[in-house]
Amino acid sequence: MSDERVEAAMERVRAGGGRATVDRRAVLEALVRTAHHATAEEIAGLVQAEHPDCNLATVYRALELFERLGIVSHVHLGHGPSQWHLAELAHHHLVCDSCGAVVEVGDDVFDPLRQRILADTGFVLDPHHFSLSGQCARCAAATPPAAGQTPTGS
Amino acid sequence: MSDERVEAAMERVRAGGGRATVDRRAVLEALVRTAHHATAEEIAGLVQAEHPDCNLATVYRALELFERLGIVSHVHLGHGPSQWHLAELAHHHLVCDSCGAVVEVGDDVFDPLRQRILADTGFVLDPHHFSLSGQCARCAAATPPAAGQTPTGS
DNA sequence: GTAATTGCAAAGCTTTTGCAATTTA
DNA sequence: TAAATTGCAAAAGCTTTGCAATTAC
Repeated sequence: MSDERVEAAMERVRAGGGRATVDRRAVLEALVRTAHHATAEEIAGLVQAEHPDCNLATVYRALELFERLGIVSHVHLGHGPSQWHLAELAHHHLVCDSCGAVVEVGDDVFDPLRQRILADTGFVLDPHHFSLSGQCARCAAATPPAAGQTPTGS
Repeated sequence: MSDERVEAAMERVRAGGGRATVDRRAVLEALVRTAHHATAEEIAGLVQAEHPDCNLATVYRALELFERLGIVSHVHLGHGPSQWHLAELAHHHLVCDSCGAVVEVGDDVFDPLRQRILADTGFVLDPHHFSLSGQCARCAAATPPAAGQTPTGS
């Protein structure tokens, strides 16, 4: 069940003066097992399967700590709760305004935009924190050229 | 104080079976005067300067209606409340993770990304709904190459 | 032993909603 | 007048926080 990444992370927690607790380890293990993004509530559910009395507040506190240490990150995919994932698993999300579908794209797709924005404004883009909106191929095909759909994920 | 855009919008409200009320007109006028984005609470403040008993819930309901009609839109700039603006004033926001500064960029900056994503995935990008994160020129210069700042707007 | 962490319950903040009273067309 | 809109107050959804009890080191 354990993982060298979990051990390394706990080591970083200790190095920062924190303690390697059962709950913290379990939160990280849940994220490793998931291998994708999950909400705090989903993570709590996974953790509670093995540690029934781990509290949701504890999960939030653990995630906040791990984020400070650069071990996990959160993203906003739409209007719901934040999604959490291991920092090393960062990627970009395209969320369809019409059906809510999530398309994942690699980091390199952003290179031209990154360079253009850096040149124009000096801003160093690292746009993992929010998703990009639009319409997925399916919905774009279904919707005539005009605007005025019934957004789902907006 | 009034504006032809406001009249046109009220006409669209009526055309949709809705009523052109004092409050709705005032919400739109506030947005026209602001000429930028504002939170629902800020808009309510502006409206209440002239109509002291216009309720915040009414502002939310008016904004929701206008958004359905394509007259206004909202954006998420960070973790705070949504920002509302006239749809015609859409632009993109780069929000600095370190200091919270907001840099605005035009739509055309996205063209290469848009084309690339369309070609790769068929997804039609219209990324106005969320801001892009990163570091502004100032903070990027201040921060050595490494990671691990003290995020403000994340 | 002592400082860090946790559980619980309560509160915070933004947004939505039910319903009776009011207003628009 | 009839249907739409509003104010108010309450609730919903996500996240944070205070504090006493517990746990890691």
